[in-house]
Amino acid sequence: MDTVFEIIAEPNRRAILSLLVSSQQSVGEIERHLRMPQPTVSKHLRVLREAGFVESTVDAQRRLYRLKPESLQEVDAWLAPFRRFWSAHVDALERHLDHMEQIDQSTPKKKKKRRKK
Amino acid sequence: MDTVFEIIAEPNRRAILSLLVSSQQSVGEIERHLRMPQPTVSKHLRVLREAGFVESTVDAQRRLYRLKPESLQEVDAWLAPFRRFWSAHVDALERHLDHMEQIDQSTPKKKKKRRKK
DNA sequence: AGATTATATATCTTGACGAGTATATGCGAT
DNA sequence: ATCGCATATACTCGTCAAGATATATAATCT
Repeated sequence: MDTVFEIIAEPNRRAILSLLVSSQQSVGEIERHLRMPQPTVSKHLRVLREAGFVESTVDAQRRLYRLKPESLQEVDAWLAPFRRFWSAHVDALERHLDHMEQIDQSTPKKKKKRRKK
Repeated sequence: MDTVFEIIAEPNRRAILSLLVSSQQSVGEIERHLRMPQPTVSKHLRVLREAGFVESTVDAQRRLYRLKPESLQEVDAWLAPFRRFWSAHVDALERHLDHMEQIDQSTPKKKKKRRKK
């Protein structure tokens, strides 16, 4: 788990990050909003914190977590060359965007069926 | 492996994608450029192809692989809210850097007060 | 002090994924 | 048809990460 890409590969962590965009939240608030068990939240928060995605401050017994932009900017930077690439393919792109209006990470989308033995 | 984020979590796959930004490549060319065994290349290409990141055309015994922009655009779209966040918080971010409380175990940059046992 | 709330961590299990190796398939040339 | 090249797939194995459960730490309140 040593790259930012591995960090955001986990759906629960992406959900936490998305939740924190609006405002900082305590662990309990995250737990209730995302309906995941508290140890799960804490574990993911630890990963996010150690990877620099979030930071926390102490408020009595609570910990308030908030976003830190740097790490996600790393992802953004990696995307840059591809943005140049696909701006040359705008037409194909727009067709695709019409096709996937309501895709977000909370709705598990079915891709190819891979057969496991 | 059903989200684009899981696909690009793998370093070799990101390398393949980055290589394909410049131009399309055959499997053998990818194999030589990135110095990875051929089954590895083929396996990752399969994942990328099924996830819609690349497409291939047949050229005699070769397969030429090229980028398809749509899937990476999905990542780009997910980042959008965060871009708004960090452009809105540039100065607030600097304040936080001075404020740096008790964030441990990530990057020790300055002195921090420690109240652990 | 004990009780309650809030969060962190430890341990275990399970499943998935990537590496490596071997083998199969496909195509062109001789 | 056979050889050789290019690519795909099958299989085994090790590793690692996520979930669940239990417990620990810390702060607040009575």
